[in-house]
Amino acid sequence: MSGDHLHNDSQIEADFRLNDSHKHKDKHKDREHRHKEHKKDKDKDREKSKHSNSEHKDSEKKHKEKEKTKHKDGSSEKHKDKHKDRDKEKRKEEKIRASGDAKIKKEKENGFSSPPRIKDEPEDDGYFASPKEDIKPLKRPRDEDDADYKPKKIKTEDIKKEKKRKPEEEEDGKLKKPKNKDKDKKVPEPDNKKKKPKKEEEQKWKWWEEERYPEGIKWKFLEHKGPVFAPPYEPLPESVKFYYDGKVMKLSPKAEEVATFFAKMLDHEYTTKEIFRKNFFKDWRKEMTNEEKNTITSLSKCDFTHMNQYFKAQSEARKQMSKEEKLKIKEENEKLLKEYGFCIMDNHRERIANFKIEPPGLFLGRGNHPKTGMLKRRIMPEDIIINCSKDAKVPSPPPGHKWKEVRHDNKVTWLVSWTQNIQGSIKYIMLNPSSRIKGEKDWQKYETARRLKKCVDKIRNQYREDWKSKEMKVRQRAVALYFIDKLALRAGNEKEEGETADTVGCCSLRVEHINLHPELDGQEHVVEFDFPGKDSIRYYNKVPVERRVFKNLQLFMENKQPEDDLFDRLNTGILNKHLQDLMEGLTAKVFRTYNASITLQQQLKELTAPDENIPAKILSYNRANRAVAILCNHQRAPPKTFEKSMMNLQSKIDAKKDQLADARRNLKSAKADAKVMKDAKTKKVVESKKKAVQRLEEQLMKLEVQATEREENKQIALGTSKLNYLDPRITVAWCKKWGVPIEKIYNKTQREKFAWAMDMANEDFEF
DNA sequence: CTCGAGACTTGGAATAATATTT
DNA sequence: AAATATTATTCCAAGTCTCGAG
Repeated sequence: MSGDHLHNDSQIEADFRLNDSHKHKDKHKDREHRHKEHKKDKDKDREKSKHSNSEHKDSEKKHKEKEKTKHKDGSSEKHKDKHKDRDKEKRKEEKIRASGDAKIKKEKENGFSSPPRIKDEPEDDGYFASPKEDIKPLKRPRDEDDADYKPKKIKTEDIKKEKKRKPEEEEDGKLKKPKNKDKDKKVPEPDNKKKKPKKEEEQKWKWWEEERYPEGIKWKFLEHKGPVFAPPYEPLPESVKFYYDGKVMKLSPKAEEVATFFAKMLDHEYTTKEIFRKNFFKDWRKEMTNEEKNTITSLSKCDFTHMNQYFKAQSEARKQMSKEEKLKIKEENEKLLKEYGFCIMDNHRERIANFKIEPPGLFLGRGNHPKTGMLKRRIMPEDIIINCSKDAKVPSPPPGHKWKEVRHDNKVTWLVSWTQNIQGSIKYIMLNPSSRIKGEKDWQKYETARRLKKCVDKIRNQYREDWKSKEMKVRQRAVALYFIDKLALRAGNEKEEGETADTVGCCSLRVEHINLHPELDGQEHVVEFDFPGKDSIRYYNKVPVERRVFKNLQLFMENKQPEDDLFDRLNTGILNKHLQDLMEGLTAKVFRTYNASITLQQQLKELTAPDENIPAKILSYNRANRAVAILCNHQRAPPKTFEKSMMNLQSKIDAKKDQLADARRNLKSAKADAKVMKDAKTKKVVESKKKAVQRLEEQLMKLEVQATEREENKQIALGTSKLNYLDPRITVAWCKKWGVPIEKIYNKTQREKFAWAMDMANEDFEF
């Protein structure tokens, strides 16, 4: 396959990514409910009228009905259910709508439509070595000889002295120089800094300049205070009543506690859902006394409204608290944080992400989850596994209790774990993203993505070849990989049926999730995707694909039922194994990271106008960010107050415009005066009027930018990509290059998380 | 292989804190 | 100073991927 070909292709991709997919979301509003019908009734036109937002609910119901009937004829019981489920996803899908075409056009004008070129960089100048990844054993552990150091000391000074990783050393992992770099002993200093490492120093710790541990070892010393448990249940005051079948009923403490979970959410949509109610009621009954069980037999006869009002009043009261009271609470929280919110890991005091144990409550599964509404029981010390180093002080369990287990496993990063009762999954307490242990991993993730950049062309050629393979498995693998690469789809592990909502990713796509259009809207070989992805967020997209892909899809779909797997010979294990062979450390999700980051870099290059001012630059950045969010399908529900706040902003803009007009008039008359008078004083007046006009212009422009931005962001969530997919060094480099203060892009938390990137990237960093 | 347990990343919503307006 | 709007932080569900046993 020629390079040419490749290039063309990537143009197509780009178009699609940056415009089309977005467009879809909008169009999709008109169509979203239709797709299921397609199958029934394929050419049932597409000119169906638009649903306005408010109509949505209704149409949703209708569709649910249709769905049911549709499945009566044909699919199995099991699937009928599934489909129903999927239909309910529409709640989520409603998110995807509106926000008109204006947005798109704008983006186009701004160059969104131009293709992200897949450049074949000779080499990325890698400023820094990738963290471990490519070279496990070569790197020397932090110090073999300090294995026995006394843990408690907190190193400060000497840490800083450690030599930087040198650039040369970086690029090529394999050749990396052997161990022995640290002459400076890492042996802890005497006790000096023991208990309280100086804040500033601690914050400045540059772990990225230190050696990493060998593969597998996560730390040598770990000490912490254990978790903070949820406060015990406080029974309701006597005055708060629960009614059953119209009559007051006093609940036993246990039953009452569970009842309050439900009562608190009365306004929430959850409590109207069938499964939620069913699951809740079943679990609630388990907590009841026998008498209660006998009496309370129907949830619909339960009246929680009084309880609900009580809680509302409580939260109202909390808001109304005096300053002192609020301050007191704040101080208490800080104290708790100080005591439990940090651990000591290898000489450094590090922030813990979630030191509080999840309180009991109702399980709020997303999409339509078969277990939603079930009771998440209270976690007790006896459920808790503590992990710390052997030589650390083991945290003490609350009086009268003991831990389930204390272990000393330095192959893992967690401090505390317990098993959650809903799906039996394990929950963990781990460190904050600003910690070394998370940061290193994050850095490594981006380095893997950068390595992919170097061989992505090869891989693309490879999968193109594989489309022609004689082996079905290979073809499926190649087509799936094409989707993952081109559309940034998730891998799509298989899930246990009945345990979770029915959602899919690439490998788990079913025939019913795509529609093939030999020709659509003037384009050839269009694949229409429509499926519930992670968190039951709808993925809807129409993509022109290469002919061979199209033919392959037709082949894969032959003789299959809608509910059959599209890639029946493939799963994520097979795919990832193959990827591993193509490049060490390569897995499906690396493509998402890679495509996200490379898109940001390209978009920034295209959208940033050198002579624009800072707000305009920031707008460009956000647009680039948004392109990525669209690619990754990161959507959000439009904020509840969206319309209102938009109007407010508009009126501000109008007001500003008036002001500006006034100022301009003033300026004009001042100028006129100056012409006549010609004295210094009037000239001065002119100057000051000019300034005023300028200032107002700037303010106006700022507001307008804000408005544009908000509109464009209506249902797009930027956070996830910013936090998890975009190599922060790209952003840092961009900020440095254009003199945009990093604070404009990253807030405090983000700056902490990306401290490594801020320190190491300069303006010519290339992803 | 396949399967399940385990560990860790990714995800949007809820909630709290802060800024801005009235 | 209260009310409201906006932003930051917390929360915890839901993914990905690895590993070890059969």
